[in-house]
Amino acid sequence: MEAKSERALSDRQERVLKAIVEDYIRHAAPVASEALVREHGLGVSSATVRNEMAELETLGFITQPHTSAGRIPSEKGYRYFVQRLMEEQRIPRSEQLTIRHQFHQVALAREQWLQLAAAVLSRSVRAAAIVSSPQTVECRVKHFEALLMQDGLGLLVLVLQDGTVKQQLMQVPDGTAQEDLSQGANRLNSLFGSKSRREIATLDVEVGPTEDLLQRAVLSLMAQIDQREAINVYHDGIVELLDQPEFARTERARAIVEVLERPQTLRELFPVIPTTDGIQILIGSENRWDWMKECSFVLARYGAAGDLTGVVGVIGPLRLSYSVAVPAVRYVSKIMTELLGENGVG
Amino acid sequence: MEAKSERALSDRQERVLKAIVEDYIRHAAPVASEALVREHGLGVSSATVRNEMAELETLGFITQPHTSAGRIPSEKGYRYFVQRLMEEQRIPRSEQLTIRHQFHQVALAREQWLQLAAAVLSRSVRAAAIVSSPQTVECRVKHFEALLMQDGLGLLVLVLQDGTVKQQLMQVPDGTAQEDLSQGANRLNSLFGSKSRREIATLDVEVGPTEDLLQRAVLSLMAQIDQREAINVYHDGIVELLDQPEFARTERARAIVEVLERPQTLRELFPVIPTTDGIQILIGSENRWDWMKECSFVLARYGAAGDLTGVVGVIGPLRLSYSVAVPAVRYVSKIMTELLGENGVG
DNA sequence: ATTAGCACTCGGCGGGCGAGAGTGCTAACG
DNA sequence: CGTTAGCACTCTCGCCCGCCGAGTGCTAAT
Repeated sequence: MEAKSERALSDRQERVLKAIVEDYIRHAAPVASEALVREHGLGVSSATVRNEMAELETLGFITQPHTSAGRIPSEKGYRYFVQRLMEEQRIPRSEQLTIRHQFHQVALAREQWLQLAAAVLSRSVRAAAIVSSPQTVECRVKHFEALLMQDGLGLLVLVLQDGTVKQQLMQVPDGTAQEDLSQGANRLNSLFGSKSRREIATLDVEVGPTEDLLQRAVLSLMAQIDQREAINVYHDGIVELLDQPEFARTERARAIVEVLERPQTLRELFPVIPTTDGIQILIGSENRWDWMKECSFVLARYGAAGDLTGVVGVIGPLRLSYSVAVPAVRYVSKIMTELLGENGVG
Repeated sequence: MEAKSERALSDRQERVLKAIVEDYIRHAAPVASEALVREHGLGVSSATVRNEMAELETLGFITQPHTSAGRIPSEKGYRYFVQRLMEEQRIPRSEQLTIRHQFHQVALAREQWLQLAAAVLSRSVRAAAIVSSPQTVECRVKHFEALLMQDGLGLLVLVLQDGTVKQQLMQVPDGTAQEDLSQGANRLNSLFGSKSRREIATLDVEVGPTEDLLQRAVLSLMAQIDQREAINVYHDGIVELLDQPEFARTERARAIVEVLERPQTLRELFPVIPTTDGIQILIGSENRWDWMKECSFVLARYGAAGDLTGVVGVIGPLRLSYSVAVPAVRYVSKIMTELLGENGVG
């Protein structure tokens, strides 16, 4: 059996599998051999198809919900389908233009087009969509200065490695001199250089009260910066999910909606998405999360690799329309990358 | 019958009605007379309660789903309950503090606390929550200037009635003089004063090319300002709805989710909410929208009345827990008003 | 290797039935 | 006259059962 599953499928087996997957994605009902020859013009009899189906079942590509029902694709079947059989469905030129137009209309307000991306995707794929706000790499210190403005009041100027400059007022003990601050800053600068907030927080400085003060001020400012860039996750299209028969009882929908609305879990997912170009497809139990055993993801990164990137994609049942989802996600992520480049980092 | 319904309910009738509503809100099942005396200590027999129930039914405060089932509150019953019988449930001091703390943690990023408001509300009320971003009144011109920066390039400076100043570069025909611009601006200023964008757009100026140019520039800048302030609507807690038995079949959930995800409909609702302080409770068909026949809203405005305000509230089934929802919405809107005041308009 | 034919399996559906819950009514009671 | 015990009546819900039909797997023929 193991040996068999290594062998590639025959041409006809592939045609049958493809027909089953497409039919099931379309109609959400187990696919019968008769229906298959009738509607997919396979040019052979239903008996032959039945034989192939039996073979495909022992190979693990399809299953029957019960004896004497049609077949439905297994996860393995879906995977084979997306890797080898699927024909991506081109997005009509006119629709491409409408989408692009919508984006440019709200190009100035980032929050708006993140939400728009989710809306557009969920509508065209008819599944839920998620979009994370673009995230820089955690900010890192290059250098900082501490200036005395007046007695008891200092100014912290922080230069980050990417060149941005941030500043913040801070209280200092009365009587602190500019020299004290400069000396403290000098000592700390060599320690803090190119470190992230968490790394600095774990440093144990213990040189003196001024250094302590400066360290806390730097950390607080960095925290604000990291915070400002906190990942937001937008979602849309729950209503599309509710239309799917697999969610006719709400218990099924609950799990997936819970994930959409509590972004924490999604945030854990995002680092997994490769930074390289390309679409990531996760089917069912293909990963360690239990709650997505019965869901599929089609995800992509957008933005400049290694710099400012986010994740965009769709979530749906296993029976997701991959051939629509893949080009849609690719197209939307492309637009978002462009937009981010145009009026992005600065 | 009409006459009867005018008469106030007897003391005991009120107690019975209150018990029915509370019980039904808690258990989502028709309430029987026995259960009522058993669990609400009414001090009379079930037979007496049955008589009162019959009376309450002819008065239209409760109904039975079918003969030989318990009673459930009608819309009228809910309305009477919230107006006269409900005891608002105080939010525990500790919870108040946690909530306030959460808000102050993200006080700087408006988008974050709008989302947070929805999250907090939906969790504590166990229903869906909506929050609209604060919206200024449509911006209105006070005065504008047009300056010539260099040949072919002008600068438009626009002062709005609320005192904010906006500026934008604009192209002007080569050879245009400062004097041309000043004269045009002079003429238009008297026309545009205290007008909104739409009003200015419908003005037919027709004095000359310079005026035409200026009008278009002003409109374009105002459009950007109005646009930037476009209402966003955040929502959360769909998952709480899915937990309610009334949404066990997704068809019921669909309608309400659709509304939450397509903010257009909600935007139409918001102007209805009174600008004055106070909570607005909408129960079922109490309004012109069909899609919310079986939903209740508990809404409030936040922000400075007449200036920068938004709407916050919860949506749930008729069986919404009003006694929790009202104080929760009030408290959250209060916090948001404070936050908006602190680091708001500027 | 393909296909027609056929027996077999199993889920879904509708009908009938019994149990239980809850009411409305009536008659008795203070 | 308001309250209550008792009781008959109604209606839903869950259950069982048997039928129907869809779809398969197998066998034998081509």
